[in-house]
Amino acid sequence: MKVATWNVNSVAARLGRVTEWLSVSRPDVVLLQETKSTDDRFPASAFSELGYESVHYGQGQWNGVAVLSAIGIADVQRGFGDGDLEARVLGATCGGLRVYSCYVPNGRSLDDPHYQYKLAWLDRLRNLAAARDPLLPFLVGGDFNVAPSDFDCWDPAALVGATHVSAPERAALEAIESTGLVDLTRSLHPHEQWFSWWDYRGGAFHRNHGLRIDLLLVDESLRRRATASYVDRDARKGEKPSDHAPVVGEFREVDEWDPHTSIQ
DNA sequence: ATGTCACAGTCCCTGTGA
Repeated sequence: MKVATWNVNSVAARLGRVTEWLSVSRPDVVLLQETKSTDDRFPASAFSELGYESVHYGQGQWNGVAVLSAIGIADVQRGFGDGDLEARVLGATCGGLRVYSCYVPNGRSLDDPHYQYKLAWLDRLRNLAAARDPLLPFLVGGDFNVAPSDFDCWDPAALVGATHVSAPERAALEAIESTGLVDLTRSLHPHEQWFSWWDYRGGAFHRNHGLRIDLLLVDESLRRRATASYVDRDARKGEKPSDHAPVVGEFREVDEWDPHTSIQ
């Protein structure tokens, strides 16, 4: 089973790139962020032609998250259910896997009210993760807008005093992980400096001036089944790319004869 | 010290957010 997360920076502007990528990569489940679409305008038919059911939680100009699945969609949850003002989290059960597509607030700057909103939002996500059904394999993926460590930054010195790297943001991310989730890409590749986002400005991609801020957080059952995780850097190349690349995780199917992977 | 992109409104340029 292959699961991917991708901040597409407008699903309308990126539709050709997204359908092309789906056709070639054939993931089973895809979490999209920053669709910048309303539910009415979301191009569900283009995805269904490729064999994907989809669900979208959008608000139009900003934000917007979606789940695409070739293995079914059930039990959809739009938002935290506590009075969201912005469409940033969407949950669904796909083939026995509970997934959430997350677009964490940017924060803008450390002295901006949006930064406090970001920290509070991450705490709400922690509560959601802590309250999960322990019998369902669980994955939270998306654009976290937090680089977990300095190793996830092209130049930590250039980012001192900025968002995405501050101690409170990293602590908020660690609090989510402390519910029993692991950063899959880093877990499987402790020494690879892979980035998932590069600014459009300044030739950042060409110079590999990036950050790893797009994450797949998985529970212990999925960590045991994981066989691969990587950033599909090629998707950042070419015509009209998103400024983010997809992050992929691959998992063995549950083997009922393996006591480490069987569902109880 | 942004060599950028996308969106919507003020609508073929500008402000905003990233």
